[in-house]
Amino acid sequence: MANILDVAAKAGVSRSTVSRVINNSERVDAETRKNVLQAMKDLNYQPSRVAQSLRNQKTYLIAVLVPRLSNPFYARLMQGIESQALAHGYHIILCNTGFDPDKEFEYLKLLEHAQVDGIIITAFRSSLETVQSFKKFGPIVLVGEYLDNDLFPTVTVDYQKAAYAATEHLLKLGHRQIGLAVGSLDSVINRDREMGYRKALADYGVPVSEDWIRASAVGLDEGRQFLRSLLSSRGLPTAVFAASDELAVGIIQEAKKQNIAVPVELAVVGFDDLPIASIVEPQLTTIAQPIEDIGIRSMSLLLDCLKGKSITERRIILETQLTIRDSCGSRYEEEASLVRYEQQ
Amino acid sequence: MANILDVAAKAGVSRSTVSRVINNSERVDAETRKNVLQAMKDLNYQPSRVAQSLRNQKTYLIAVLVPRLSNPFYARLMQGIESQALAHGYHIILCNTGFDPDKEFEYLKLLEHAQVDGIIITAFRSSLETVQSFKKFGPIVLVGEYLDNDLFPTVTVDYQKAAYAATEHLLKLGHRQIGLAVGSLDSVINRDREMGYRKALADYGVPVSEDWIRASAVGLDEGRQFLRSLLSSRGLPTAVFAASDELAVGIIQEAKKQNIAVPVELAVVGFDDLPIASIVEPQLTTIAQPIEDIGIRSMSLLLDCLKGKSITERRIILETQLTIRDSCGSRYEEEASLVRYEQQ
DNA sequence: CTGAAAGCGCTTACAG
DNA sequence: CTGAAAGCGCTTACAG
Repeated sequence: MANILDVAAKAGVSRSTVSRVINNSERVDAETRKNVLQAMKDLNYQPSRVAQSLRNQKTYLIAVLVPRLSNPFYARLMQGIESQALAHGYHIILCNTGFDPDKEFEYLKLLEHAQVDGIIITAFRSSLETVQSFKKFGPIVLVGEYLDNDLFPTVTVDYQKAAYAATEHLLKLGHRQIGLAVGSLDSVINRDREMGYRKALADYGVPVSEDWIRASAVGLDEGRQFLRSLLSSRGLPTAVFAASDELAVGIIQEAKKQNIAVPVELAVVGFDDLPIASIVEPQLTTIAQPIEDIGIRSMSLLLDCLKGKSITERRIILETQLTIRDSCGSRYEEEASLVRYEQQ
Repeated sequence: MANILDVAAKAGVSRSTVSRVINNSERVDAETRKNVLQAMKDLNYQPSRVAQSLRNQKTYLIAVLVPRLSNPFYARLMQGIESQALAHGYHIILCNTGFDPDKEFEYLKLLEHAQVDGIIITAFRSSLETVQSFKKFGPIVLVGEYLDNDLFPTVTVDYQKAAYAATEHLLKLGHRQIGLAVGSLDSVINRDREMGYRKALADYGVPVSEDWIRASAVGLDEGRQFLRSLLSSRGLPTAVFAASDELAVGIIQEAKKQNIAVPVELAVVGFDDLPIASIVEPQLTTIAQPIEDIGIRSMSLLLDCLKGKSITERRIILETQLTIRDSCGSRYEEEASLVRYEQQ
């Protein structure tokens, strides 16, 4: 492979000049530049990224930590992140953590030892202190998992508001017994969903029943377990808000198995609007997140940090949308129950 | 960040010696080694990967080309690949090509310009010549998309055999009118599936009806289109073999919309055994591929190439499994129809 | 067993 | 506008 000296020789200049045209910086004579460019083309020369990395102390690499790529939410997020990185000459190192703090730590060390220029964290189980201790080594952007006091630039949605909307949807349909299946309350994004849920109930004057609230992981299996667990304790509410589509689908699957009719006996609202939401039967009413856009924006934010731009907006909040399908009853029933509610 | 000279100073030796203990090579005095190790620990020293890369002409980076990460098949494949890479000190650069030959070319150039040590390609639309022209820059492993004459080390499954098994399953259930929804026939893995399908029909003395065969992309939408297309031409067969679960689910969704009962009026077999296969209703009978294992094996194969091991097995073929669920009728019906068939 | 020196392929102040 | 030189942080023949 040709190197900078080969190009210099071919163009009859010094490596300094070649370097200048590579970085199209400073004043280089137009004629000289043309010659160098030609030589580069002739030799199919491309500057060595590795050498540039060593010299510039930049790798043009970004580590992206995801808990589980097989979760379609993270896969799509990655797509957004990757497309934006590519558009700006960066590449993505895939870091699948499996929610394992040790792995997270390993990957964070990529930043410490300058193997990447920055990190995007889409979920973490490590302590906040651990993550913070890496801030000094380079920019870290958080997705979803924002922290209360703007410690990191963050792209997220308003989980509380979204959860409120989901719960309110059920309330407006006349439901007064509403369960909550939510992810680990170690994480703000889940505590926020819980708050939105509680706030909606409070606003509608409906008492919260702690027996119908469960925090767990957010996969299909946990959805099934959720339903079984309710069944074996105080019995079922008439509706449930699940904090992920996978959770919601698990609940629906288990309901079918137990011969509980959805939505008639049990209404279900999900969260994310993944493809499975429109595959499951009945199709899932859910909160749509702008997943790819979240990815794109988080990468943009990181790029800004890398460029040393002053970040005016440290927390970017994107809009969600309640997407109504069939898992909470038909539009007609909704109106009917609204009437019932207003007549009370 | 501490560098090798800092460690050398602290341990009272030269950088050469430090380097030797880093690479735990050659004879270093036990006492000296201990001191150096201690100094490294004290300074939280870790050798610079970038500097090592430049010096060793190795990046410890692997590019993995996937067409579309949001397809759960590729997401899970990636997980397998990533876990194996991590276990061997390599990192993965995510290359989402969107089936775009230009992007594929861009990513292949990572190898040419030594930004990665090797490449795993899980699907490509570029010409074979294009891909081949990059072989001289470093090892390339193919997943699934094997080529006839062992041009690249490959990990795959026997698509023909699997398609034969799927089709035979339908034949044994008594079906004699069987459609085929398959991916682009530009790719061997799809031509193989088609061959398996034809072979099964031939072996059972059933004539092939070209009207019931369609090649397209393999997403949900194409599944829906497939059914509509059949409906608007010669009418429906009694069964269809779809070359991906997404295709199969699309077919089932469209069938529901058109009030065609699955499996009674139309039996469907899928391919991959993704999570959606057990979410759709009726649950999908499908061919299970050992996805994560394919990922792991392909990375191992690449690692072997990198180590200069002579590859004895250039094409690794993993087993698939027909997984029977509800989209082709019950076990009982299967036996009944078997009897019918044998009595003919 | 250990060290001095060269070199991997760049960039950039410094001089001219 | 252009070049010589130093240096990014390593590894490895070569000497001793």
